Amino acid sequence: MKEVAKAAGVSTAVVSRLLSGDKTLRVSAATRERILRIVEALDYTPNVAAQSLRLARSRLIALIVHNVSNPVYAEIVSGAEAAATARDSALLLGEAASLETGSNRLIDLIGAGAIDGLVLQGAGAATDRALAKAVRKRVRTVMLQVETEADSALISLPDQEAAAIATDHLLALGHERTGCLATAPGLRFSQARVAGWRSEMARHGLEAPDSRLVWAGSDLALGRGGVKRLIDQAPEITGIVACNAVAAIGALAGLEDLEIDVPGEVSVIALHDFPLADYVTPALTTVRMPLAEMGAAAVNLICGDADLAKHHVTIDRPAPRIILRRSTARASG
Amino acid sequence: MKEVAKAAGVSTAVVSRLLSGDKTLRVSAATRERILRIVEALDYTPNVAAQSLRLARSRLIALIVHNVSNPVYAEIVSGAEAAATARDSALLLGEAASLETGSNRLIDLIGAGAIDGLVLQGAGAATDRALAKAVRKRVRTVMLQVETEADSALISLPDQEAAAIATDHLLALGHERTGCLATAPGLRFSQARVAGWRSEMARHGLEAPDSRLVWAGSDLALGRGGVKRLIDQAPEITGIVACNAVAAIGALAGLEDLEIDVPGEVSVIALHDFPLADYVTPALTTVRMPLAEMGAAAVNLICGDADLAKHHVTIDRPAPRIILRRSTARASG
DNA sequence: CCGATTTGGTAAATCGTATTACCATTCTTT
DNA sequence: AAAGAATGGTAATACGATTTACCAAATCGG
Repeated sequence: MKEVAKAAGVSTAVVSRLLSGDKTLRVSAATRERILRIVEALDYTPNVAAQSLRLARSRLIALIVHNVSNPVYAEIVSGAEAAATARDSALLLGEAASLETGSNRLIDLIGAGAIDGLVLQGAGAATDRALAKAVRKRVRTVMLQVETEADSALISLPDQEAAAIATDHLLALGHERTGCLATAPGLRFSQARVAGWRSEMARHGLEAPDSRLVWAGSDLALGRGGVKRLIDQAPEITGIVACNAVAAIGALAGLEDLEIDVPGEVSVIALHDFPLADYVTPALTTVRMPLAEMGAAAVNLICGDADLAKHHVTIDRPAPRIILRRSTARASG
Repeated sequence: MKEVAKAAGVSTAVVSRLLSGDKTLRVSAATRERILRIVEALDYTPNVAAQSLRLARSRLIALIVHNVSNPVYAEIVSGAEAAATARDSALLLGEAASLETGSNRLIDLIGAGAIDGLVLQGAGAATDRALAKAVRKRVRTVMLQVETEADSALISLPDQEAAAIATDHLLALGHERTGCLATAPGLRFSQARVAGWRSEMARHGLEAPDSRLVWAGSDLALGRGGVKRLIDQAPEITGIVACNAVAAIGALAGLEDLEIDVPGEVSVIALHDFPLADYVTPALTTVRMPLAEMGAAAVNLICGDADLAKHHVTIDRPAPRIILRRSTARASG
């Protein structure tokens, strides 16, 4: 910047104020043009580190997800990235597995307060570490789907509603004995989905006993194993609400292992949707939830100036809706 | 840091040199302990922006991928993230779609030389923009799979070898008339895979005419459409080498649309592997390539001090290997 | 006891930008 | 023509580290 100022015969203050669009700066059209031409000619770009130092702001947002290879989380990442870009910020990505132990740069950046905001998906050691650091430096933090004691915001999805919609779909097809393949126990969203299933069953005067509920998780293997336990516990069921679509695909495989036909003998409907759900066999009927929008909302919340403490929003636009495919069918009985 | 220095009764120079592990610093054990205790007590963390400014180094690496939701690219991201973390750097993630137009922070960071390195996957407007900025500021750049005129490194996969392995597998099963469902034309890796198919056919004295080749792409829809063109052009084929596993899954759907049984009438083997490939029907036989390792290698190359200009490496460990599933079977004829 | 060496530090100059608080002129106005 | 306002800027400081060059006091060898 010094060089630009010298070449233009002005002080660096003018250059800085001009480039940062200072409204109070009065400058003749001639010098303005001259400076801009020289900036162009010298190919000057402001030093980002100096700016961050001076402004105490980095326009960097960190997102820690459990696992990018899970299409559900990938969609969150995608939404967050798009929003960050739209907000003129860049996105730092971390995966839980690599951040759990040892010293590493991303956790350090959080601990140094060097980022403008932090978005945490999922619960675990990595998330806890990040959160602890963030709290100390008062980094604006948004939790996705799982709450915490810290003064961070919480963004959730209409979990209960979506589970109810899924359950209702099975009921409408005539399945009266439904089971629930839940995600990991103890998490808010997990409970909410189970509650959606239970309450919708209750609303129709049907029972939803614990024997028809299995806690599994959000990946293929857990879904595959979980569905076997579910069938074992409750062989009478003809419909399954799977609380996570990736697990549901595992469940389809598990049912095939058991030689149970889907949707002939058992219908399966899952929460969340992603492109490949249309390409498994049978194509998975799902209830789509606004995952990308959730990622985007988190970033927007950070970039906005709302007080994040105990701030809780639910992303209900677009509303959860059924993507009808082949894994659900009318009950045969 | 000033506060720490004052509290310890020393100058900031000692604190800085102590914390950064300066070997030439001579301090008494007493002051060393005292300073460290005070750092702890005051919960001091060095200001990252100031360090970056002074050291002209940010320990930030940017990775731009076409699309995180594609499991093939997700695995690259995952590998890169792990390597960055291991190298004590953080990973900035960008998706092509959001970076193509308009001003945005990530491209600006590159243009300001504010990152230590840049990894580009795929070709397109976003990649071109990033590359142009990187060249001007001499940012260490690594291209994945597609080369460029710039002085950046290129990392590739054993594409030709993998395609040959896939082809060989079909030949071993007795398929003499094979087709190739290629990815986008004009890209190095795309050509290499086709070359692998062609040369392996030739090596067995079989023909591989252009009619049995279709250029598609790397997503579900392009695979689905592409396979239909392929069958249309060459209805005689009984085996398909799909150059991308995501496209291959689209192709399975396309074949089902055509009511062609896999593997009964046509066998399909694809390049690249990911968990869901085991869960489609029929489960997709693939040739696994070291995608995560490629992402990691890119980061390691950046963090190392090799001269990147015209540096070309192929990731051949672990070697491509067949993951045998159900989409390939012995030829019936 | 004197000069040399070691010990244990320090002072000060960057790094590149943003911003506050001030001017000199020149132009109006009466 | 003198006072007041507008024009077009400038000087200086702070942001928070790193690093080079230097130095006083203590120790040591002879």
